[in-house]
Amino acid sequence: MLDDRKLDVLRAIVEDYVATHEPVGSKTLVDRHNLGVSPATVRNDMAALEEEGYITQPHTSAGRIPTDAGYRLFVDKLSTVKTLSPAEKKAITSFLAGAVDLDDVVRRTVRLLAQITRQVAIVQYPSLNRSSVRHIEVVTMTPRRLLLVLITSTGRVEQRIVEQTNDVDEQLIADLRSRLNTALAGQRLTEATTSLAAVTDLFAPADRPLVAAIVTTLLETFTDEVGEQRIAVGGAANLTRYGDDFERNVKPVLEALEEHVILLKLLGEATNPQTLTVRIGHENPFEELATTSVVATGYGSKSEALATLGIVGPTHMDYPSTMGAVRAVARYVSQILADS
Amino acid sequence: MLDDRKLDVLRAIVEDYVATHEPVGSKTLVDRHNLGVSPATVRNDMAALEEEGYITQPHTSAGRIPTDAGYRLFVDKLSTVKTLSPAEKKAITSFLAGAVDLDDVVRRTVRLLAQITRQVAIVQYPSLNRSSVRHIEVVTMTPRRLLLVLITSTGRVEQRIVEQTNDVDEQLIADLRSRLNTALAGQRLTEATTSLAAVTDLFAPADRPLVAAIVTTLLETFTDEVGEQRIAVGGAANLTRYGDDFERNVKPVLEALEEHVILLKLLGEATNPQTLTVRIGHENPFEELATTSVVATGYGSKSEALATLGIVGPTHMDYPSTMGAVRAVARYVSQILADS
DNA sequence: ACTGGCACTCGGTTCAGCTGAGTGCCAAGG
DNA sequence: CCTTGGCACTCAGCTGAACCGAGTGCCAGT
Repeated sequence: MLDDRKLDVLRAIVEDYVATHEPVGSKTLVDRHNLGVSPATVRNDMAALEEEGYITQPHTSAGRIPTDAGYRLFVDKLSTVKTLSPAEKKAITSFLAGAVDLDDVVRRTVRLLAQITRQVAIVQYPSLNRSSVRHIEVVTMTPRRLLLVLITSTGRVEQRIVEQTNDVDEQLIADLRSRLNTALAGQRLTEATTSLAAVTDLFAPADRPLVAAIVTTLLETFTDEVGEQRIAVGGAANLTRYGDDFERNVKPVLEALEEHVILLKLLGEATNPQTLTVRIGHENPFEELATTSVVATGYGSKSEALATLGIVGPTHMDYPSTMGAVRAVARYVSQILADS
Repeated sequence: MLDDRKLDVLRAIVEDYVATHEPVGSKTLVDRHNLGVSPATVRNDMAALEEEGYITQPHTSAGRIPTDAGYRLFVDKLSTVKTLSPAEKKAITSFLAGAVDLDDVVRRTVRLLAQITRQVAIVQYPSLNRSSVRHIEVVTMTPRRLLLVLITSTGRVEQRIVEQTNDVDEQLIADLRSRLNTALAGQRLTEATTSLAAVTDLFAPADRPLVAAIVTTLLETFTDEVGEQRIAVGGAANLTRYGDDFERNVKPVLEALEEHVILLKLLGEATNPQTLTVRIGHENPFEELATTSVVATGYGSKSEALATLGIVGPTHMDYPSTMGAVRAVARYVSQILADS
């Protein structure tokens, strides 16, 4: 049904439309890309492509624009992910290498991604449930107030306050600290919950209330956070660089950016950094975001993703470049995280 | 020059314009507010007000809109900060009370402020330079990698990695940990830098390289962060609820929200929670933000502000309500922080 | 199978004319 | 002296007609 030339035409339409954001007609198409055929022929091909649902006319006397299905075909079959220039790669690594802690890595990544793709960037913090306990610290702030600090293998640091009604014994705390670390260090947070339960039993009954309070708080920290995923967003100003219909649809996007739960759904399941997920227009689960696409991928180790990062932009974005940038950033972040 | 009635007229104009976002004319004004005089009289007053620069006409045959000076006068003399309803107050405290750590307090505050004011909310993290050292923890992650954790009196936790070329001695670390805490606990970060320098001398020359590395990193943490202030932003979607000229000027605002340095300048110096800073239109230091106003105030203890929070919105915002909300949120956050 | 030609469609633009909200000014009245 | 009703004037925005031109579909010819 669709011979090679028709696909060439589709590719040309997508590329043109992405560049100009204006419906493209048969004449301009042959002018701009050298297709070696006449406008009339292109028109016939266009009619066929429209028949198949890959392109559409906004109104009778206008050119064609790609449909979501058109973009889909383009992404799947008609384009190759663009690789970054060595200069860009170098810029990425050196920018990321300057990060001073995990928070900083994430902040820099968001910024970087937004800048390179000129879209809205979203980076999920490395999830706790895939990471393991590196260290647990119990600090007495005042005689009745303790601070728990949990440091994970990904460098994430969680803190919790525990209040007590009686003064706590410093020796007991030291004891607890060492036992907690012995019992939990190196364990996955998901597994650690079971080991944690056993710790209470090691202590004298008189000390158990305090120990139990701490254990409970730790338990909450381990599990609670799994649901309440943290996310960083950046580059919202990029939504305004289209003199476009899209610009009028900025509201739902901005609203989505405020709702981290929605963003998590948009990003979807983390995949390994080799695999790029692209959701085009209404392929994403939200009605209001029918004119936006998402390009996402996992990051973390080569084999297993810790979390997801990606960008959100108009359906008429430059997929090859954007996909290249997302993939590259994901790889370099993975690398940085592996090193530290 | 400006008798009471003229001021009443100005007040009416501001209130009307804020409500409708349309230039207000003499007739509609007497209809809507019962001023007890005829449109003709109001016209004379308007002419006077325009003469004085408080209002202006977008074009000859249109009504008047307030100038920045008009809003200024309104805020300073013609309005009283609106207090929140008991229900709202209760909602604020209960929402903030659910916070689990400092990060969470800040996140919740931003969200809250954005929701109540329906504007873009900005909250600066409690600044390090006004807070003091509560605890310093040195953790060995691997034999050659140390993690420094600094806990401040405001509950903020900073982490830094220190790499060593040789394996470090666990005993030395313990020693260092206790000395650091003895020397620094309770001190302001700004003062702590001097005490910190003295710590190195307590150690044997052989140990000094390691100690110096840690001290240097701590020093950086103390001072570096003073410049690189952290900020949380929320409610950007509220920028889109004006069917307005303002909506077309969203770009510079979104851009400003990305640049934390700019936001810090916008918020300005922290004041105590009693004092509200209002910057109207071009009163703020950025040319591109001439159609936006900022309402900000400090928060922290009663007497001394730790940091600033506030909102950014169109010059034609509802100042009395907004100011009330900002002040209330600042007070309750201060309270929560004081308790924890 | 491709191409040139041709009639047709229709969104966007331009222009004139109209409308009406709003103004400034003036003269009359309290 | 302040207020008010009246009146002429201004001008942004709307409306409708005319026009333009990019783009289409179809058909006959090569």
